[in-house]
Amino acid sequence: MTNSPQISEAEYEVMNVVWKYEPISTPEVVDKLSSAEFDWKPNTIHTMLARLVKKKALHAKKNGRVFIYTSLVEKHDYIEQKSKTFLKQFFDGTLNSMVLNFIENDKLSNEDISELQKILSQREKEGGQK
Amino acid sequence: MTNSPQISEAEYEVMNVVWKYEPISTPEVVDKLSSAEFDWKPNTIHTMLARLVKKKALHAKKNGRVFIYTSLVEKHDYIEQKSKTFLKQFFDGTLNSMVLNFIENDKLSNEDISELQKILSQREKEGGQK
DNA sequence: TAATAAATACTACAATTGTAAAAGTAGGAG
DNA sequence: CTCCTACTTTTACAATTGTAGTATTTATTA
Repeated sequence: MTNSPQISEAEYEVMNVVWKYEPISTPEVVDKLSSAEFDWKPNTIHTMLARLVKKKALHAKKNGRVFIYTSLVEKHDYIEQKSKTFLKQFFDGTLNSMVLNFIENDKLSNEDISELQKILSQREKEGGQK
Repeated sequence: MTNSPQISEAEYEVMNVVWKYEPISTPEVVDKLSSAEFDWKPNTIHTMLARLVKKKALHAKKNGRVFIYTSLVEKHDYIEQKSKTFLKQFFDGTLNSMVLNFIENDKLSNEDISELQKILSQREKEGGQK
């Protein structure tokens, strides 16, 4: 029940870089994001890093003259929390409702469906319980 | 490809009332929301209705001295759009990734799983293609 | 050691959102 | 016909977000 802080959409992109490369310095983060599909000025990224630190989503430690960031929330936990919120808002809180909705609205191809069936039966063999 | 306007979380609750009871007047909306789990002042609801009209999520037509609202976006379309955005942000854009993630993290009970399997095989019989 | 370049820190600002108070208006009650 | 009440319209205001500019500090180089 790690209660993650709110992370905005743009901040989430920054988090993704940290999650992938941590520990990582400010210049490196700027670098990764600049070479990625984003088109943010370095200052914009600095602001987001600072906000994430303030929100305690990241930890910053000074090393020489640069900051080194490490994450304080796990990607996994964060996505889980977001998923829960999303499902609650739109699908009665259950993944099954969502799947059903997709099926009913023909949003899944036959391949998607057989893949899903494979995934499900796979897991059945292995066990694991919520 | 109805390109729905942005609707905030609180606004979405108002939309839900309209979707359910439309055509519906301001006082009725206030009434439904007050008797529901929400604790909003009438003025707050008025503000949200006005914003939804400005965003063109609702249409308002004056009838005597009250407004009667009807929706301009379909719930269905809206949820579809939100789902797409959500999946894109967190699960590579596919529902299958999401299901896989839930399975891997043991977020589904055995009942959930067999229900899902039922849903899938059901649809298989009926056909329908994306 | 002094200048420069790179980082950090501080400030800004409009849009959206949640939350509502205050002011204006018109229809129904008396 | 006038007043009150219920609606509508206008205004407010802080927090968050996207987006950055400006100012300050500091390590490195000349």
